[in-house]
Amino acid sequence: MNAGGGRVRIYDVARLAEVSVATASKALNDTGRMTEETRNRVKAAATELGFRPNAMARGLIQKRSFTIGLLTNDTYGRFTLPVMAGISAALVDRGVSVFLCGIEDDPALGRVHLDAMLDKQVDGIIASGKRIDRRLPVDLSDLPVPVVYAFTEGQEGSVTLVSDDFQGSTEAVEHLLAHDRKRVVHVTGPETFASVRERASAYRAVIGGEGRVLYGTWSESWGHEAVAELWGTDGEHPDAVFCGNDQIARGVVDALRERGIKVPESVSVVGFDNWEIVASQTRPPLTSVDMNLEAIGREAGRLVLELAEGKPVEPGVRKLPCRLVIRQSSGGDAAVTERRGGLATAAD
Amino acid sequence: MNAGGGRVRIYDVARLAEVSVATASKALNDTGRMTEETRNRVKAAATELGFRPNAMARGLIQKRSFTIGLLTNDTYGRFTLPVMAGISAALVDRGVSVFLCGIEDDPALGRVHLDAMLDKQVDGIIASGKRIDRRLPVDLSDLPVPVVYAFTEGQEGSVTLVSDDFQGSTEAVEHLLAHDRKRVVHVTGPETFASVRERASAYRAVIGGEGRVLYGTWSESWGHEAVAELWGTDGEHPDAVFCGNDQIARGVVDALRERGIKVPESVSVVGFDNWEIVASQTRPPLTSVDMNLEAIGREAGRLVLELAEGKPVEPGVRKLPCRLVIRQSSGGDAAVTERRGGLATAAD
DNA sequence: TCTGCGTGAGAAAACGGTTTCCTAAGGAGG
DNA sequence: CCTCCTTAGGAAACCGTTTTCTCACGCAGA
Repeated sequence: MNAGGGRVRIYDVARLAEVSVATASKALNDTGRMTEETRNRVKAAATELGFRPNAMARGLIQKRSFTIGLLTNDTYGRFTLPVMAGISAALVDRGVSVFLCGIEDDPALGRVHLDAMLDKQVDGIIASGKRIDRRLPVDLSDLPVPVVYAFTEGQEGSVTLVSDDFQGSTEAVEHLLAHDRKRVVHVTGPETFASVRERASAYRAVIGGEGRVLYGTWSESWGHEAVAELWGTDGEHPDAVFCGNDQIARGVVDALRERGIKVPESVSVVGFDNWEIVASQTRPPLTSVDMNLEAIGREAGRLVLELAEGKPVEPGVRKLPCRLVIRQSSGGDAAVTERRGGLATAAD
Repeated sequence: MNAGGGRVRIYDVARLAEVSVATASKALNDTGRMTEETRNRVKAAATELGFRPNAMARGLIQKRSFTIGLLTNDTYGRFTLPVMAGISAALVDRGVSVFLCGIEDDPALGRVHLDAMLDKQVDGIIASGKRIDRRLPVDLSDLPVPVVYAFTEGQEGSVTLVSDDFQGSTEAVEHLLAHDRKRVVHVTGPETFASVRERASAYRAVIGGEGRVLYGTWSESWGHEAVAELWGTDGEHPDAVFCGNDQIARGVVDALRERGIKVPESVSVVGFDNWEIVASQTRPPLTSVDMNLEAIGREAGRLVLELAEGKPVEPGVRKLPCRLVIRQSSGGDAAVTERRGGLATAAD
């Protein structure tokens, strides 16, 4: 199949099929005019030789590299990786590969990476980050290639994809209410985060003004503290906690267990992010809101390619729905009976 | 600086500097012969126009793309991301960008990604994975470009980079002994993993045959179970636990706390992987062995580039040293060694 | 028979650089 | 004054495709 020696060029294919290079090119790309017979003969020759066109030569003239860049400041990759997976999945069968560039929060580094990618004639750029209401430390306006923002804030009039945290939070709280929880509180991150405000406002909207929101940090220890604050006083205690992320939720669950309060029997807990590694290792495993980051990635990939191909794309913010993943911490319908003493989690 | 309109070509630079394209090229690449004055004039013109050479055109003739591919089956990215960061760091100032390709364990997907990259004339490929003793599901022998294996097993006679788990484990156990621990046990993952066997053998070597090794899964719950097993009987209990990874360590620490056993006062615990998110959120924060994955990545990047440039590289397995990160769970001199990590920002 | 037209296929010009010659000018030596 | 050599700089080939343009041919209509 594959010719052993030097790379096979279209010239070799043409010679084997006894046509000109021009005809060979047209045959392989299903363009131009020729007999079906000729076309097939060329294609057969190409397969026989294992011909694969040199993307640089092709790109040089077509002004396309079949390459896009993903720029992110989420070094840890917690959000970027699922996005990346989605992008990749959406583009790989179109022959597009993805450059991943982790620029901490360093404008100079960002510039270097950006320039390197532009030199390579990327067809488009997707900007992503670890926080929806922050910009990357590098100016992406006025680029000669299209830009799509995924899970991070873009310029005015840009194409931006984010998760619908309001809808996700609504589903989470409604899920709690549907399980007869009457006193749901919300323990979340710093109010400076837009997502915190949005999640809290959804919570309030569903609860109907009666709620209680505790702002803190995104850490497990804040979950512990919040429990201490909520259960430290006499009187009526919450019967459900909707948490701003899974780490807080884990802290809450652990703190409750330490107080001898059963989850989910006495208190239901729901997290946010559906960060597998936290959600599934918590005891009991966390019900959590999944932001469908992979779907955001897929959509971003699709859109940036449309733009690259000159198709019109309506600018603006697109919100993609979240999905509530029900595990045991909410007392949901998923395997309610706590018979699995030490749940066997998938090994690495 | 940057000309607004169409891309600046070397032709434009040549015209502005009043030289030929050939001279311009030579001036900018510091090759060829010409007056210093001419060279500087060309360079000035290039800067003035904001000229950046088209990497495809250049690559076409030089047969280099200044691009390398990272192929991995570690979808979650726990190991791949640090490696990626290292590669990127080592290569970015040489103008090289990195394609990241996550191929689950799907040979077909691997092939597709690999072909896409080869079409793009990558200068080299780095293979990585989530497990050191497993191969990627795609054949990388006989490729027209050099391959370096980082944190995954390569063909016979390949260039491979791994962490020195033996040394890392040795340091960990010695650290425990140095803190007057007399009864150190080792709770680790499945014996089928090469890294498990290596870590265990280092443990045994340091302890001197007296040890006890408990194999299980890589999960927190296994940490709990192991504690139940170790402390379930009467008699002498361990005063230190060296764990095969941070998740197990976290399980152990949590289980000990639930039994009212103080860490690190009564029992010291050391983990492995130094997975920030687990190690630093554990109470108390985990002392853990860091595999220096970023260094592995840097070295892999450096080596694959050397190979791409035709320089000779000795094949074989290179082991890079691990580094013990001391936090509080081992009763070490905490705070001192703790490097300022991205922990605080690991939030949303 | 002559004109016109559709059709298959090839020649050659791109694309934007790099690299290999080649040339013209100037200086040194005889 | 003539030859030879050195040197700065340019013309053109080249990388491997795609794309445009041209051409020859055969057939239909007049």
